[in-house]
Amino acid sequence: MSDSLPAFPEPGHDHGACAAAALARAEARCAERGARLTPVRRQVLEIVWESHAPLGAYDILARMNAAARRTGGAREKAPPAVYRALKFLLDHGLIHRVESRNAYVGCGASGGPHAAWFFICERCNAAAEIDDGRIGGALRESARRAGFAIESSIVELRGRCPRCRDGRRRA
Amino acid sequence: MSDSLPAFPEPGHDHGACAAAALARAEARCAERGARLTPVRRQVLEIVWESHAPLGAYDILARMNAAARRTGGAREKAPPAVYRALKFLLDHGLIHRVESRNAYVGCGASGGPHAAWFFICERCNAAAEIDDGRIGGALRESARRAGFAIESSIVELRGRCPRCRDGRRRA
DNA sequence: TGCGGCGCCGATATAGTATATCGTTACCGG
DNA sequence: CCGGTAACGATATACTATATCGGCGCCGCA
Repeated sequence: MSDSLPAFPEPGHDHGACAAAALARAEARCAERGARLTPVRRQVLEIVWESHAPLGAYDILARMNAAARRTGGAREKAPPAVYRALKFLLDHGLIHRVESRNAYVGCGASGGPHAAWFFICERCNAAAEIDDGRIGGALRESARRAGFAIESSIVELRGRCPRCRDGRRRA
Repeated sequence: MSDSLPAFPEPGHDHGACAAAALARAEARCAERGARLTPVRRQVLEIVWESHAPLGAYDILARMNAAARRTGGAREKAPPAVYRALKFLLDHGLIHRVESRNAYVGCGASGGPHAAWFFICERCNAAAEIDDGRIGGALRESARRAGFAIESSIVELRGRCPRCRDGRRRA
């Protein structure tokens, strides 16, 4: 699972390829599961993958509708269309919800649904999944000692990503 | 700091005393800091401490207004009054915000503002602060390896507290 | 071929969370 | 008494999320 979770994108990051790979993973997973990646769902996923920064539901909606206006053909969408698509993508582990921002970001892993732990940069807004077994170990051990049965876990660490630390304060 | 973070309340928990102690800590801390625990702020803090379950801003507002109607005298409050009081209490480390619920809960610690890590029971809704240095260590180590500079951290573990695990499913 | 069921979608309305803004009041130090 | 600051009241609005209803198309099956 650590193949596709390289913390923050490197300087030479080819985001087009990154997003295309994510779409391909999504298609494969939907095929496996007999789930339908309909045009609306696919478009929401593409918009989420336009960057590594979590996007709010209404930002996604605005981009869908901007695209619809540009192409002329399609009618504008209403909020429930976006929320339905987000629920589908969440249920199938294709995106994660960032609780501290009420926002959504693409899932970089190729496995099934999994815990969503993030570093979130306060300057460039990028979110990177954390792939570190020790955190899970520490959480489980802490829960064991407290007698608590974990069903799901949220870990969101905010601060500065490697590139934004270097670029001095408030570049 | 572990004196007042006993995970979940014990069966014999005297919540009146628990809440009274929290109010006393709040008064002491405000006195130290030259901050004013005005009637609105104090009332919001009391409502938050009515239980160990995080409460939404509009729940707090409804309870304030219900109390105002009962006593007849006071006029009803508007949302900003509650949000201002919550901001004051957050700034002084007297409450925490539970991001995954858009809700607020009393801070059980006597020290200053600190990281807010929680166990949250899905059945009884109680939230308990986690006091475990190893989690902090694991988070710091993970950030160090990723080159990420943590400014604040959110950890929210959802599941079943010790009492709700025993009581069988859906008691 | 016709009928049902189901999943997906469009559309309207509404609920829930949070903040902007502005005017007023209370209090304290000078 | 004056002037500044902090707290507060009130209205409006932005942002996030869900409820509900109805229609449409696809697929399996009699």
